[in-house]
Amino acid sequence: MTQASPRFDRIKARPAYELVAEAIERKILAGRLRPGDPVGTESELVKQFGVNRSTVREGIRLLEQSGLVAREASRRLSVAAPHYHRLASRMSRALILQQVTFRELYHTSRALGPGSIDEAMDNRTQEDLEALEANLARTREMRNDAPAVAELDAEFHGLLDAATHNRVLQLAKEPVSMLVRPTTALIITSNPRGIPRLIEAHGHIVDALTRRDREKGRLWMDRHLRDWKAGFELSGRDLDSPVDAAGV
Amino acid sequence: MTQASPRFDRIKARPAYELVAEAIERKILAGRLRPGDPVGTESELVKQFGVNRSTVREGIRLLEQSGLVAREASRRLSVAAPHYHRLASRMSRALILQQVTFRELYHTSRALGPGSIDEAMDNRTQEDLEALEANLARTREMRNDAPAVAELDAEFHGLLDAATHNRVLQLAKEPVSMLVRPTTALIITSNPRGIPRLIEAHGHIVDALTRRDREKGRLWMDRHLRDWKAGFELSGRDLDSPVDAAGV
DNA sequence: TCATGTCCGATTGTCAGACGATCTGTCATG
DNA sequence: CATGACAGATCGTCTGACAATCGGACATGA
Repeated sequence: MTQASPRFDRIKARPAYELVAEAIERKILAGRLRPGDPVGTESELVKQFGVNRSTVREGIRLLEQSGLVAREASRRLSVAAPHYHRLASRMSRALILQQVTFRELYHTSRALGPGSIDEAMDNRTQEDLEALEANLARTREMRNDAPAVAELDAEFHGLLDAATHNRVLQLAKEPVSMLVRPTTALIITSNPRGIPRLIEAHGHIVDALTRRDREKGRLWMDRHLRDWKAGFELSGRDLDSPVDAAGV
Repeated sequence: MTQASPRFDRIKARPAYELVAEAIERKILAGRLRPGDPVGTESELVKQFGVNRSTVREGIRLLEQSGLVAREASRRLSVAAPHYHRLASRMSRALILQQVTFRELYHTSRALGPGSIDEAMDNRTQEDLEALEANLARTREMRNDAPAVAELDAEFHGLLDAATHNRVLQLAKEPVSMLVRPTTALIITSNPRGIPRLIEAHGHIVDALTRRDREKGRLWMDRHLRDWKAGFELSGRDLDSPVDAAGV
Protein backbone atom coordinates (compact mmCIF):
# COMPACT_ATOMS: atom_id res chain seq x y z
CA MET A 1 0.00 0.00 0.00
CA THR A 2 1.62 3.26 1.11
CA GLN A 3 5.17 2.14 0.63
CA ALA A 4 6.55 5.50 1.72
CA SER A 5 4.76 5.59 5.05
CA PRO A 6 6.97 5.10 8.06
CA ARG A 7 7.24 1.44 8.95
CA PHE A 8 7.47 0.39 12.53
CA ASP A 9 9.13 -2.65 13.90
CA ARG A 10 6.83 -5.35 15.01
CA ILE A 11 6.11 -5.05 18.68
CA LYS A 12 6.47 -8.25 20.54
CA ALA A 13 6.35 -8.33 24.27
CA ARG A 14 8.35 -11.35 25.27
CA PRO A 15 7.07 -13.25 28.25
CA ALA A 16 9.20 -13.29 31.35
CA TYR A 17 9.78 -17.04 31.22
CA GLU A 18 11.46 -16.65 27.84
CA LEU A 19 13.69 -13.93 29.19
CA VAL A 20 14.66 -16.15 32.09
CA ALA A 21 15.57 -18.99 29.73
CA GLU A 22 17.51 -16.66 27.49
CA ALA A 23 19.46 -15.17 30.33
CA ILE A 24 20.61 -18.57 31.51
CA GLU A 25 21.29 -19.71 27.97
CA ARG A 26 23.50 -16.72 27.26
CA LYS A 27 25.51 -17.36 30.35
CA ILE A 28 26.10 -20.94 29.25
CA LEU A 29 27.01 -20.10 25.68
CA ALA A 30 29.34 -17.37 26.83
CA GLY A 31 31.19 -20.01 28.79
CA ARG A 32 30.47 -18.43 32.13
CA LEU A 33 28.59 -21.56 33.06
CA ARG A 34 30.31 -24.73 31.97
CA PRO A 35 28.88 -28.21 31.57
CA GLY A 36 28.57 -29.76 34.98
CA ASP A 37 28.18 -26.50 36.81
CA PRO A 38 25.09 -26.18 38.98
CA VAL A 39 22.57 -23.69 37.69
CA GLY A 40 21.27 -22.96 41.14
CA THR A 41 18.07 -23.84 42.90
CA GLU A 42 14.76 -22.48 41.82
CA SER A 43 14.57 -20.30 44.89
CA GLU A 44 17.92 -18.76 44.07
CA LEU A 45 16.81 -18.01 40.54
CA VAL A 46 13.61 -16.51 41.90
CA LYS A 47 15.66 -14.14 43.98
CA GLN A 48 18.09 -13.30 41.18
CA PHE A 49 15.51 -12.66 38.49
CA GLY A 50 12.85 -11.20 40.75
CA VAL A 51 10.04 -13.27 39.28
CA ASN A 52 7.79 -15.93 40.63
CA ARG A 53 8.87 -19.51 40.91
CA SER A 54 6.28 -20.62 38.36
CA THR A 55 7.88 -18.29 35.87
CA VAL A 56 11.34 -19.60 36.63
CA ARG A 57 10.13 -23.13 36.22
CA GLU A 58 8.61 -22.44 32.82
CA GLY A 59 11.89 -20.92 31.75
CA ILE A 60 13.79 -23.96 32.94
CA ARG A 61 11.53 -26.25 30.91
CA LEU A 62 12.55 -24.42 27.77
CA LEU A 63 16.22 -25.02 28.43
CA GLU A 64 15.64 -28.55 29.58
CA GLN A 65 14.15 -29.53 26.27
CA SER A 66 17.07 -28.26 24.23
CA GLY A 67 19.43 -30.24 26.42
CA LEU A 68 21.33 -27.25 27.73
CA VAL A 69 20.46 -28.10 31.30
CA ALA A 70 19.50 -31.37 32.91
CA ARG A 71 18.53 -32.69 36.27
CA GLU A 72 20.99 -35.03 37.86
CA ALA A 73 20.07 -37.92 40.05
CA SER A 74 19.81 -35.48 42.88
CA ARG A 75 17.18 -33.62 40.84
CA ARG A 76 19.38 -30.58 41.04
CA LEU A 77 19.74 -28.62 37.86
CA SER A 78 23.09 -28.44 36.17
CA VAL A 79 24.51 -27.37 32.85
CA ALA A 80 24.76 -30.19 30.32
CA ALA A 81 26.61 -30.50 27.03
CA PRO A 82 23.72 -31.52 24.81
CA HIS A 83 24.49 -34.71 23.01
CA TYR A 84 23.50 -34.72 19.41
CA HIS A 85 21.60 -37.99 19.51
CA ARG A 86 18.86 -36.30 21.43
CA LEU A 87 18.67 -33.46 18.98
CA ALA A 88 18.89 -35.73 15.98
CA SER A 89 15.64 -37.44 16.85
CA ARG A 90 13.93 -34.08 17.04
CA MET A 91 15.27 -33.20 13.64
CA SER A 92 14.12 -36.35 11.96
CA ARG A 93 10.71 -35.87 13.45
CA ALA A 94 10.72 -32.40 12.00
CA LEU A 95 11.55 -33.87 8.62
CA ILE A 96 8.72 -36.33 8.86
CA LEU A 97 6.30 -33.56 9.62
CA GLN A 98 7.67 -31.71 6.62
CA GLN A 99 6.67 -34.74 4.58
CA VAL A 100 10.04 -35.24 2.96
CA THR A 101 10.07 -37.90 0.30
CA PHE A 102 12.00 -41.10 -0.08
CA ARG A 103 13.59 -39.57 -3.15
CA GLU A 104 15.11 -36.80 -1.07
CA LEU A 105 16.28 -39.31 1.48
CA TYR A 106 17.87 -41.50 -1.16
CA HIS A 107 19.70 -38.71 -2.91
CA THR A 108 20.96 -37.39 0.37
CA SER A 109 22.28 -40.79 1.33
CA ARG A 110 24.08 -41.07 -1.95
CA ALA A 111 25.46 -37.58 -1.60
CA LEU A 112 26.82 -38.38 1.85
CA GLY A 113 28.03 -41.86 1.04
CA PRO A 114 31.43 -41.39 -0.60
CA GLY A 115 32.50 -38.66 1.79
CA SER A 116 31.69 -40.71 4.86
CA ILE A 117 33.43 -43.77 3.52
CA ASP A 118 36.54 -41.73 2.84
CA GLU A 119 36.46 -40.21 6.26
CA ALA A 120 35.91 -43.56 7.93
CA MET A 121 38.79 -45.00 5.96
CA ASP A 122 41.14 -42.28 7.11
CA ASN A 123 40.22 -42.41 10.75
CA ARG A 124 39.08 -45.93 11.54
CA THR A 125 40.82 -47.70 14.38
CA GLN A 126 41.39 -51.36 14.95
CA GLU A 127 38.47 -51.37 17.36
CA ASP A 128 36.20 -49.96 14.71
CA LEU A 129 37.14 -52.73 12.34
CA GLU A 130 36.58 -55.35 14.98
CA ALA A 131 33.18 -53.97 15.80
CA LEU A 132 32.27 -54.00 12.13
CA GLU A 133 33.53 -57.56 11.74
CA ALA A 134 31.50 -58.64 14.72
CA ASN A 135 28.42 -57.01 13.28
CA LEU A 136 29.06 -58.69 9.96
CA ALA A 137 29.42 -62.08 11.59
CA ARG A 138 26.18 -61.70 13.44
CA THR A 139 24.40 -60.54 10.32
CA ARG A 140 25.56 -63.71 8.56
CA GLU A 141 24.27 -65.81 11.42
CA MET A 142 20.94 -64.08 11.39
CA ARG A 143 20.53 -64.05 7.64
CA ASN A 144 17.21 -65.81 7.84
CA ASP A 145 15.74 -63.41 10.37
CA ALA A 146 14.74 -60.35 8.38
CA PRO A 147 13.92 -57.99 11.28
CA ALA A 148 17.20 -58.89 12.96
CA VAL A 149 19.08 -58.17 9.75
CA ALA A 150 17.38 -54.78 9.48
CA GLU A 151 18.45 -54.02 13.01
CA LEU A 152 22.01 -55.13 12.31
CA ASP A 153 22.13 -53.11 9.12
CA ALA A 154 21.24 -50.00 11.07
CA GLU A 155 23.96 -50.86 13.57
CA PHE A 156 26.41 -51.41 10.74
CA HIS A 157 25.91 -47.96 9.37
CA GLY A 158 26.07 -46.50 12.84
CA LEU A 159 29.43 -48.17 13.37
CA LEU A 160 30.56 -46.85 10.01
CA ASP A 161 29.68 -43.32 11.05
CA ALA A 162 31.38 -43.79 14.40
CA ALA A 163 34.51 -44.90 12.56
CA THR A 164 34.83 -41.47 11.01
CA HIS A 165 35.60 -40.13 14.49
CA ASN A 166 34.19 -36.88 13.19
CA ARG A 167 31.45 -35.50 15.36
CA VAL A 168 30.34 -32.89 12.88
CA LEU A 169 29.88 -35.48 10.18
CA GLN A 170 28.11 -37.79 12.58
CA LEU A 171 25.74 -35.06 13.52
CA ALA A 172 25.01 -34.28 9.91
CA LYS A 173 24.25 -37.90 9.15
CA GLU A 174 22.36 -38.83 12.27
CA PRO A 175 18.92 -37.43 11.38
CA VAL A 176 19.23 -39.01 7.97
CA SER A 177 20.10 -42.36 9.48
CA MET A 178 17.11 -42.21 11.75
CA LEU A 179 14.86 -41.82 8.74
CA VAL A 180 16.65 -44.52 6.79
CA ARG A 181 16.28 -47.10 9.51
CA PRO A 182 12.52 -47.73 9.43
CA THR A 183 12.51 -47.64 5.66
CA THR A 184 15.23 -50.26 5.52
CA ALA A 185 13.34 -52.43 7.93
CA LEU A 186 10.33 -52.29 5.65
CA ILE A 187 12.33 -53.12 2.57
CA ILE A 188 14.16 -56.05 4.09
CA THR A 189 11.17 -57.64 5.72
CA SER A 190 9.00 -57.27 2.66
CA ASN A 191 11.65 -58.79 0.42
CA PRO A 192 14.21 -60.91 2.27
CA ARG A 193 15.74 -62.06 -0.98
CA GLY A 194 17.89 -58.94 -0.94
CA ILE A 195 19.69 -60.04 2.24
CA PRO A 196 22.55 -61.94 0.57
CA ARG A 197 23.39 -58.89 -1.50
CA LEU A 198 23.28 -56.75 1.60
CA ILE A 199 25.67 -59.06 3.39
CA GLU A 200 27.96 -59.16 0.41
CA ALA A 201 28.07 -55.37 0.28
CA HIS A 202 28.76 -55.07 3.99
CA GLY A 203 31.56 -57.58 3.64
CA HIS A 204 33.22 -55.73 0.82
CA ILE A 205 32.89 -52.42 2.63
CA VAL A 206 34.57 -53.78 5.73
CA ASP A 207 37.28 -55.30 3.57
CA ALA A 208 37.83 -52.00 1.78
CA LEU A 209 38.05 -50.22 5.10
CA THR A 210 40.55 -52.74 6.39
CA ARG A 211 42.79 -52.40 3.37
CA ARG A 212 42.07 -48.71 3.00
CA ASP A 213 40.98 -49.30 -0.54
CA ARG A 214 39.19 -46.05 -1.28
CA GLU A 215 37.87 -47.00 -4.68
CA LYS A 216 36.45 -50.28 -3.55
CA GLY A 217 34.82 -48.69 -0.54
CA ARG A 218 33.03 -46.08 -2.59
CA LEU A 219 32.02 -48.61 -5.19
CA TRP A 220 30.37 -50.98 -2.76
CA MET A 221 28.75 -48.26 -0.74
CA ASP A 222 27.25 -46.99 -3.96
CA ARG A 223 26.00 -50.44 -4.91
CA HIS A 224 24.61 -50.91 -1.45
CA LEU A 225 22.59 -47.73 -1.74
CA ARG A 226 21.38 -48.58 -5.21
CA ASP A 227 20.21 -51.93 -3.92
CA TRP A 228 18.40 -50.11 -1.17
CA LYS A 229 16.54 -48.00 -3.69
CA ALA A 230 15.83 -51.01 -5.89
CA GLY A 231 14.40 -52.80 -2.87
CA PHE A 232 12.22 -49.83 -2.12
CA GLU A 233 10.85 -49.80 -5.64
CA LEU A 234 10.36 -53.55 -5.59
CA SER A 235 8.20 -53.15 -2.53
CA GLY A 236 5.82 -51.23 -4.73
CA ARG A 237 6.12 -47.89 -3.04
CA ASP A 238 6.29 -44.49 -4.66
CA LEU A 239 9.63 -42.70 -4.62
CA ASP A 240 7.86 -39.42 -4.07
CA SER A 241 5.68 -40.53 -1.22
CA PRO A 242 6.49 -39.02 2.15
CA VAL A 243 8.65 -40.99 4.52
CA ASP A 244 6.46 -42.14 7.33
CA ALA A 245 6.91 -42.04 11.03
CA ALA A 246 7.14 -45.73 11.81
CA GLY A 247 9.44 -46.10 14.75
CA VAL A 248 10.87 -42.63 14.95
CA MET B 1 30.09 -56.77 41.60
CA THR B 2 27.81 -59.74 42.19
CA GLN B 3 27.11 -60.24 38.53
CA ALA B 4 24.65 -63.01 39.23
CA SER B 5 22.43 -61.00 41.55
CA PRO B 6 19.11 -59.99 40.09
CA ARG B 7 19.33 -56.65 38.35
CA PHE B 8 16.43 -54.27 38.47
CA ASP B 9 15.50 -51.66 35.95
CA ARG B 10 16.20 -48.17 37.01
CA ILE B 11 13.16 -46.59 38.55
CA LYS B 12 12.43 -43.16 37.28
CA ALA B 13 9.24 -41.44 38.20
CA ARG B 14 8.48 -39.09 35.36
CA PRO B 15 6.97 -35.79 36.36
CA ALA B 16 3.46 -35.03 35.22
CA TYR B 17 4.49 -32.14 33.01
CA GLU B 18 6.64 -34.48 30.94
CA LEU B 19 3.75 -36.86 30.55
CA VAL B 20 1.56 -34.01 29.39
CA ALA B 21 4.12 -32.99 26.81
CA GLU B 22 4.56 -36.54 25.66
CA ALA B 23 0.85 -37.14 25.30
CA ILE B 24 0.44 -34.12 23.06
CA GLU B 25 3.57 -34.99 21.14
CA ARG B 26 2.39 -38.49 20.41
CA LYS B 27 -0.87 -37.21 19.09
CA ILE B 28 0.95 -34.90 16.73
CA LEU B 29 3.42 -37.48 15.50
CA ALA B 30 0.65 -40.00 14.97
CA GLY B 31 -0.94 -37.49 12.64
CA ARG B 32 -4.04 -37.10 14.74
CA LEU B 33 -3.13 -33.47 15.18
CA ARG B 34 -1.88 -31.85 12.01
CA PRO B 35 0.13 -28.65 11.60
CA GLY B 36 -2.21 -25.72 11.96
CA ASP B 37 -4.66 -27.53 14.18
CA PRO B 38 -5.45 -25.87 17.50
CA VAL B 39 -4.11 -27.77 20.47
CA GLY B 40 -6.81 -26.38 22.74
CA THR B 41 -6.73 -23.81 25.46
CA GLU B 42 -4.91 -24.34 28.68
CA SER B 43 -8.16 -24.73 30.56
CA GLU B 44 -9.28 -27.45 28.19
CA LEU B 45 -6.03 -29.31 28.66
CA VAL B 46 -6.38 -28.92 32.40
CA LYS B 47 -9.75 -30.62 32.21
CA GLN B 48 -8.58 -33.35 29.85
CA PHE B 49 -5.44 -34.29 31.74
CA GLY B 50 -6.79 -33.65 35.18
CA VAL B 51 -3.77 -31.68 36.33
CA ASN B 52 -3.18 -28.16 37.39
CA ARG B 53 -2.71 -25.37 34.90
CA SER B 54 0.85 -24.80 36.06
CA THR B 55 1.62 -28.38 35.16
CA VAL B 56 0.03 -28.03 31.75
CA ARG B 57 1.99 -24.88 31.11
CA GLU B 58 5.29 -26.53 31.97
CA GLY B 59 4.44 -29.30 29.56
CA ILE B 60 3.64 -26.80 26.85
CA ARG B 61 7.00 -25.12 27.30
CA LEU B 62 8.73 -28.38 26.50
CA LEU B 63 6.89 -28.72 23.23
CA GLU B 64 7.20 -25.07 22.41
CA GLN B 65 10.96 -25.28 22.51
CA SER B 66 11.18 -28.14 20.06
CA GLY B 67 8.95 -26.25 17.66
CA LEU B 68 6.14 -28.78 17.67
CA VAL B 69 3.63 -26.23 18.87
CA ALA B 70 3.61 -22.47 18.62
CA ARG B 71 1.44 -19.59 19.55
CA GLU B 72 -0.19 -17.65 16.77
CA ALA B 73 -0.83 -13.93 16.84
CA SER B 74 -3.95 -14.71 18.80
CA ARG B 75 -1.74 -16.31 21.40
CA ARG B 76 -3.69 -19.49 20.92
CA LEU B 77 -1.69 -22.66 20.79
CA SER B 78 -1.54 -24.61 17.57
CA VAL B 79 0.49 -27.39 16.06
CA ALA B 80 3.45 -26.24 14.03
CA ALA B 81 5.62 -28.00 11.50
CA PRO B 82 9.01 -27.26 13.01
CA HIS B 83 11.24 -25.67 10.45
CA TYR B 84 14.73 -27.00 10.49
CA HIS B 85 16.45 -23.64 10.66
CA ARG B 86 15.39 -23.31 14.25
CA LEU B 87 16.63 -26.74 15.10
CA ALA B 88 19.83 -26.28 13.17
CA SER B 89 20.94 -23.45 15.38
CA ARG B 90 20.42 -25.61 18.43
CA MET B 91 22.50 -28.32 16.87
CA SER B 92 25.39 -26.08 16.04
CA ARG B 93 25.35 -24.75 19.55
CA ALA B 94 25.50 -28.30 20.75
CA LEU B 95 28.53 -28.87 18.56
CA ILE B 96 30.24 -25.80 19.93
CA LEU B 97 29.68 -26.99 23.46
CA GLN B 98 31.11 -30.35 22.42
CA GLN B 99 34.24 -28.45 21.39
CA VAL B 100 34.42 -29.83 17.90
CA THR B 101 37.53 -28.85 16.02
CA PHE B 102 38.09 -26.98 12.82
CA ARG B 103 39.58 -30.15 11.42
CA GLU B 104 36.32 -32.00 11.87
CA LEU B 105 34.45 -29.11 10.34
CA TYR B 106 36.75 -29.02 7.35
CA HIS B 107 36.65 -32.72 6.64
CA THR B 108 32.89 -32.71 6.92
CA SER B 109 32.62 -29.86 4.48
CA ARG B 110 34.80 -31.71 2.03
CA ALA B 111 32.84 -34.89 2.50
CA LEU B 112 29.58 -33.08 1.80
CA GLY B 113 30.89 -30.91 -1.02
CA PRO B 114 30.76 -33.14 -4.10
CA GLY B 115 27.42 -34.65 -3.21
CA SER B 116 25.76 -31.30 -2.74
CA ILE B 117 27.16 -29.91 -5.94
CA ASP B 118 25.86 -32.93 -7.83
CA GLU B 119 22.47 -32.61 -6.27
CA ALA B 120 22.31 -28.87 -6.93
CA MET B 121 23.30 -29.48 -10.52
CA ASP B 122 20.51 -31.96 -11.02
CA ASN B 123 17.78 -29.90 -9.43
CA ARG B 124 18.70 -26.24 -9.85
CA THR B 125 16.08 -24.04 -11.48
CA GLN B 126 16.53 -20.91 -13.53
CA GLU B 127 15.64 -18.88 -10.45
CA ASP B 128 18.40 -20.55 -8.47
CA LEU B 129 20.92 -19.61 -11.12
CA GLU B 130 19.69 -16.05 -11.21
CA ALA B 131 19.93 -15.75 -7.44
CA LEU B 132 23.46 -17.11 -7.55
CA GLU B 133 24.40 -14.73 -10.37
CA ALA B 134 23.01 -11.81 -8.41
CA ASN B 135 24.98 -12.87 -5.36
CA LEU B 136 28.09 -13.17 -7.48
CA ALA B 137 27.64 -9.72 -8.96
CA ARG B 138 27.24 -8.16 -5.54
CA THR B 139 30.26 -9.99 -4.24
CA ARG B 140 32.30 -8.53 -7.07
CA GLU B 141 31.03 -5.06 -6.25
CA MET B 142 31.86 -5.45 -2.59
CA ARG B 143 35.22 -7.05 -3.14
CA ASN B 144 36.96 -4.44 -1.04
CA ASP B 145 34.65 -4.82 1.91
CA ALA B 146 35.79 -7.97 3.67
CA PRO B 147 32.90 -8.35 6.14
CA ALA B 148 30.41 -7.88 3.31
CA VAL B 149 32.17 -10.53 1.28
CA ALA B 150 32.02 -12.94 4.20
CA GLU B 151 28.31 -12.30 4.48
CA LEU B 152 27.82 -12.84 0.76
CA ASP B 153 29.87 -16.01 0.82
CA ALA B 154 27.57 -17.43 3.46
CA GLU B 155 24.60 -16.43 1.33
CA PHE B 156 26.21 -18.04 -1.70
CA HIS B 157 26.51 -21.39 -0.02
CA GLY B 158 23.01 -21.06 1.34
CA LEU B 159 21.73 -20.50 -2.19
CA LEU B 160 23.72 -23.48 -3.35
CA ASP B 161 22.08 -25.66 -0.74
CA ALA B 162 18.66 -24.30 -1.62
CA ALA B 163 19.32 -25.19 -5.25
CA THR B 164 19.44 -28.86 -4.31
CA HIS B 165 15.71 -28.64 -3.52
CA ASN B 166 16.39 -31.49 -1.16
CA ARG B 167 15.20 -30.78 2.34
CA VAL B 168 16.96 -33.72 3.90
CA LEU B 169 20.27 -32.65 2.47
CA GLN B 170 19.66 -29.07 3.50
CA LEU B 171 18.95 -30.17 7.01
CA ALA B 172 22.10 -32.24 7.13
CA LYS B 173 24.19 -29.32 5.97
CA GLU B 174 22.57 -26.53 7.89
CA PRO B 175 24.29 -27.00 11.25
CA VAL B 176 27.60 -27.36 9.48
CA SER B 177 27.01 -24.14 7.56
CA MET B 178 26.21 -22.31 10.73
CA LEU B 179 29.57 -23.28 12.13
CA VAL B 180 31.37 -22.49 8.90
CA ARG B 181 30.02 -18.99 8.68
CA PRO B 182 31.80 -17.29 11.60
CA THR B 183 35.02 -19.08 10.76
CA THR B 184 34.88 -17.84 7.19
CA ALA B 185 34.24 -14.32 8.38
CA LEU B 186 37.36 -14.55 10.51
CA ILE B 187 39.47 -15.88 7.69
CA ILE B 188 38.35 -13.34 5.14
CA THR B 189 38.67 -10.30 7.35
CA SER B 190 42.05 -11.33 8.66
CA ASN B 191 43.39 -11.93 5.17
CA PRO B 192 41.42 -10.13 2.45
CA ARG B 193 43.95 -11.14 -0.17
CA GLY B 194 42.05 -14.37 -0.58
CA ILE B 195 38.97 -12.58 -1.88
CA PRO B 196 39.82 -12.67 -5.58
CA ARG B 197 40.31 -16.42 -5.42
CA LEU B 198 37.01 -16.76 -3.61
CA ILE B 199 35.22 -14.78 -6.30
CA GLU B 200 36.91 -16.78 -9.00
CA ALA B 201 35.77 -20.04 -7.42
CA HIS B 202 32.21 -18.81 -6.98
CA GLY B 203 32.16 -17.76 -10.61
CA HIS B 204 33.33 -21.12 -11.86
CA ILE B 205 30.88 -22.95 -9.64
CA VAL B 206 27.96 -20.93 -10.97
CA ASP B 207 29.21 -21.52 -14.48
CA ALA B 208 29.47 -25.25 -13.87
CA LEU B 209 25.97 -25.29 -12.47
CA THR B 210 24.64 -23.41 -15.46
CA ARG B 211 26.22 -25.78 -17.96
CA ARG B 212 25.65 -28.79 -15.73
CA ASP B 213 29.35 -29.54 -15.91
CA ARG B 214 29.69 -32.02 -13.07
CA GLU B 215 33.44 -32.39 -13.16
CA LYS B 216 34.07 -28.69 -13.16
CA GLY B 217 31.63 -28.12 -10.33
CA ARG B 218 33.31 -30.65 -8.09
CA LEU B 219 36.75 -29.40 -9.00
CA TRP B 220 36.07 -25.82 -8.09
CA MET B 221 34.14 -26.64 -4.98
CA ASP B 222 37.10 -28.68 -3.87
CA ARG B 223 39.52 -25.85 -4.61
CA HIS B 224 37.25 -23.43 -2.79
CA LEU B 225 37.30 -25.58 0.31
CA ARG B 226 41.05 -26.08 0.15
CA ASP B 227 41.47 -22.32 -0.06
CA TRP B 228 39.28 -22.02 2.96
CA LYS B 229 41.51 -24.32 4.93
CA ALA B 230 44.64 -22.59 3.65
CA GLY B 231 43.19 -19.27 4.77
CA PHE B 232 42.50 -20.72 8.17
CA GLU B 233 46.07 -21.91 8.51
CA LEU B 234 47.41 -18.60 7.25
CA SER B 235 45.52 -16.86 10.01
CA GLY B 236 47.77 -18.71 12.43
CA ARG B 237 45.12 -20.82 14.08
CA ASP B 238 45.39 -24.45 15.09
CA LEU B 239 43.46 -26.98 13.04
CA ASP B 240 42.67 -28.89 16.20
CA SER B 241 41.44 -25.98 18.23
CA PRO B 242 37.75 -25.94 19.02
CA VAL B 243 35.46 -23.91 16.84
CA ASP B 244 34.32 -20.96 18.87
CA ALA B 245 30.93 -19.50 19.41
CA ALA B 246 31.34 -16.13 17.71
CA GLY B 247 28.02 -15.20 16.27
CA VAL B 248 26.16 -18.44 16.68
C1' DT C 1 35.18 -49.81 61.84
C1' DC C 2 31.33 -50.18 59.21
C1' DA C 3 26.54 -50.85 58.21
C1' DT C 4 22.05 -49.48 59.52
C1' DG C 5 18.30 -46.56 61.32
C1' DT C 6 16.53 -41.88 62.37
C1' DC C 7 15.79 -37.18 62.08
C1' DC C 8 15.80 -32.39 59.87
C1' DG C 9 16.25 -28.93 56.45
C1' DA C 10 16.30 -28.02 51.52
C1' DT C 11 14.38 -28.69 47.12
C1' DT C 12 11.29 -30.16 43.73
C1' DG C 13 6.64 -31.35 41.82
C1' DT C 14 2.04 -30.22 42.15
C1' DC C 15 -1.90 -27.80 43.46
C1' DA C 16 -5.70 -23.98 44.39
C1' DG C 17 -6.94 -19.59 43.52
C1' DA C 18 -6.37 -15.00 42.01
C1' DC C 19 -5.55 -10.55 39.06
C1' DG C 20 -4.39 -7.66 35.14
C1' DA C 21 -3.55 -7.35 30.22
C1' DT C 22 -4.74 -8.52 25.83
C1' DC C 23 -7.36 -10.58 22.15
C1' DT C 24 -12.03 -11.76 19.85
C1' DG C 25 -16.38 -10.97 18.70
C1' DT C 26 -20.68 -8.43 19.09
C1' DC C 27 -23.42 -4.62 19.04
C1' DA C 28 -24.66 0.14 18.89
C1' DT C 29 -23.55 4.61 17.13
C1' DG C 30 -22.68 8.15 13.88
C1' DC D 1 -19.40 1.33 6.68
C1' DA D 2 -15.98 2.98 9.92
C1' DT D 3 -15.72 3.72 14.71
C1' DG D 4 -16.22 3.01 19.52
C1' DA D 5 -17.91 0.56 23.59
C1' DC D 6 -18.52 -3.56 25.89
C1' DA D 7 -18.25 -8.51 27.61
C1' DG D 8 -16.07 -12.87 27.61
C1' DA D 9 -12.15 -15.78 26.89
C1' DT D 10 -7.41 -16.63 27.35
C1' DC D 11 -2.80 -15.94 28.65
C1' DG D 12 1.03 -14.34 31.73
C1' DT D 13 2.11 -13.77 36.27
C1' DC D 14 1.73 -13.98 41.11
C1' DT D 15 0.77 -15.66 46.15
C1' DG D 16 0.71 -19.26 49.06
C1' DA D 17 0.57 -23.89 50.13
C1' DC D 18 1.62 -29.12 50.78
C1' DA D 19 3.64 -33.82 49.99
C1' DA D 20 7.50 -36.45 48.40
C1' DT D 21 12.13 -36.89 48.01
C1' DC D 22 17.08 -35.94 48.68
C1' DG D 23 21.38 -34.84 51.30
C1' DG D 24 23.57 -34.73 55.31
C1' DA D 25 24.19 -35.09 60.24
C1' DC D 26 23.71 -37.96 63.96
C1' DA D 27 22.97 -41.98 66.76
C1' DT D 28 22.86 -46.93 67.19
C1' DG D 29 24.33 -51.66 66.92
C1' DA D 30 27.23 -55.63 65.32
